Amino acid sequence: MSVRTRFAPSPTGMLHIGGARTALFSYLFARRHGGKFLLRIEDTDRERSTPEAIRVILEGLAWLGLSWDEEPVYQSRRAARHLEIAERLLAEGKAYRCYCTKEELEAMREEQRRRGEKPRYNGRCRHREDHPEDRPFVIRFKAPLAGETVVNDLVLGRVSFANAELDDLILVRSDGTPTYNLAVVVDDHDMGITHVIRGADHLSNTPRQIQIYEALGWQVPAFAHIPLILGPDGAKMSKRHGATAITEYREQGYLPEAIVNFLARLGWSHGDQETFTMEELEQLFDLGSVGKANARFDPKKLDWLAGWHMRRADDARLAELVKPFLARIGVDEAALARGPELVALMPLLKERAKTLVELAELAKPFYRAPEDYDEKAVKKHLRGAAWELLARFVQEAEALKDWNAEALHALIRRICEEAGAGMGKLAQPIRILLTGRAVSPPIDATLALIGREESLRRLRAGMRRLQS
RNA sequence: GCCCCCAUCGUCUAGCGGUCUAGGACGUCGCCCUCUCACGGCGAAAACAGGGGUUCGAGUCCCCUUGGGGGCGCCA
Repeated sequence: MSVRTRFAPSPTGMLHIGGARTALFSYLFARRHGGKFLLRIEDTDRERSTPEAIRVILEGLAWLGLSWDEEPVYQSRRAARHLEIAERLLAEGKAYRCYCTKEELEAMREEQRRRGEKPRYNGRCRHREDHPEDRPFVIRFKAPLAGETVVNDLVLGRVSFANAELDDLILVRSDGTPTYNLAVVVDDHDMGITHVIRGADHLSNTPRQIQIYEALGWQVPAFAHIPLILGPDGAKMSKRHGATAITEYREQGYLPEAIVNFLARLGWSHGDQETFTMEELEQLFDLGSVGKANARFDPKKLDWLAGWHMRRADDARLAELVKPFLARIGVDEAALARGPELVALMPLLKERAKTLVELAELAKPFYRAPEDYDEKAVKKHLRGAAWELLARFVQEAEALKDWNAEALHALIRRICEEAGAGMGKLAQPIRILLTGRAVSPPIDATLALIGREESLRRLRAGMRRLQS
């Protein structure tokens, strides 16, 4: 039987970093085995589900490159089928009507907690014979009372639960709507899901779901519960830890392949290999190499991976991707048209950037003259002999035959040698006047790309402004 | 409180009884390269949570303790 996995987010918020990884693992497992990766939107929480959240989740998955097969299934549209199954269970005596009120249940739980027990339904209505017509009821699953239910987890191994620990869970609410545990089982079955890959926070639901499968006589899928992602401090990921939504990383200019690589290595490993492309992951991923322990989110490692993928990214693609980020900082299409080809800058800049935001910052000086100058840099480099060297440079550069990196490099070197100074004595002043900062690609390349006219104009303007 | 899961450098991890004087990567700290920043190269510090077993032999198997995490809804 061919593999079918699914990602089943509830659209009550954003696509969380943890959800993204669950989706990634499900996707990779399906691809690796030549199977299908499906989507199911669990939008049965009538109040909290929003179309906006659905859009954001689908967009996030697409951005990461997690393409799904077949049309997404909307759980809310399948209520009739869920209810049909509940009725079947009822008819077969595997479920029953429970007339207990929420207040009664709360009191029951309170009492159990007080006695140090695990709060759970005590089965009061289990053997009830009467069916009061006028009272609201829920449908409960008649769970086995003795024995144990075993989960043979692909990541965790054998996990067993005493059936006595599991109570009769609600399948259908008093308002007639199906609950999660019923819906997942029915949907996973109907969708032909062979492998349920989800966060370890679902582990305790699993024995109950297995019991439902068994009551229905359905094939139980394989389960794989993957460890959770914790914040850098070991606590549950929250806004306090910075970005938790996948969209925030896109906003910050991270390349999707960097996020994918990072997420994949959080919990999964392949020997000593750290860097992976999506193609490699689709070849190599397996559940057996997924660790059991929770992992902490390490932003430093993400940044390193981001730089690694940036350096290897295609120049033309980067040039396109960086445009919106340039626009944000005042470099529009018109400005781009006046400067060098964006794509020509990429080999120089991508070496120095981890994100598209940084890439845009680095590109900006090639299209706009500095508005101000880094104060510390000015104090450090623009003093004493710098002005004389600059003056000589401007003078000679004006007459330079070929305005290219090689010629400029030779000129700067000559001037410095003649003055008995290191190249930095001239390169840094030029850099600051050209870009406003002490950091840029090699000075000869920077000058060459900015061009003779604009370079000289900036140098003169800077000298006028700062040489007091 | 009860149930379940987990436990190797600060972090992600390799390790699937002997090849471990515990390997890699990020980060950190040196040094080199160098016109700046990066990249790159070299090197260093840094871990098997604790205690019992099993075994000729335990990071690797079992138990306990401790610590972390998850769950205990008419949420998903």
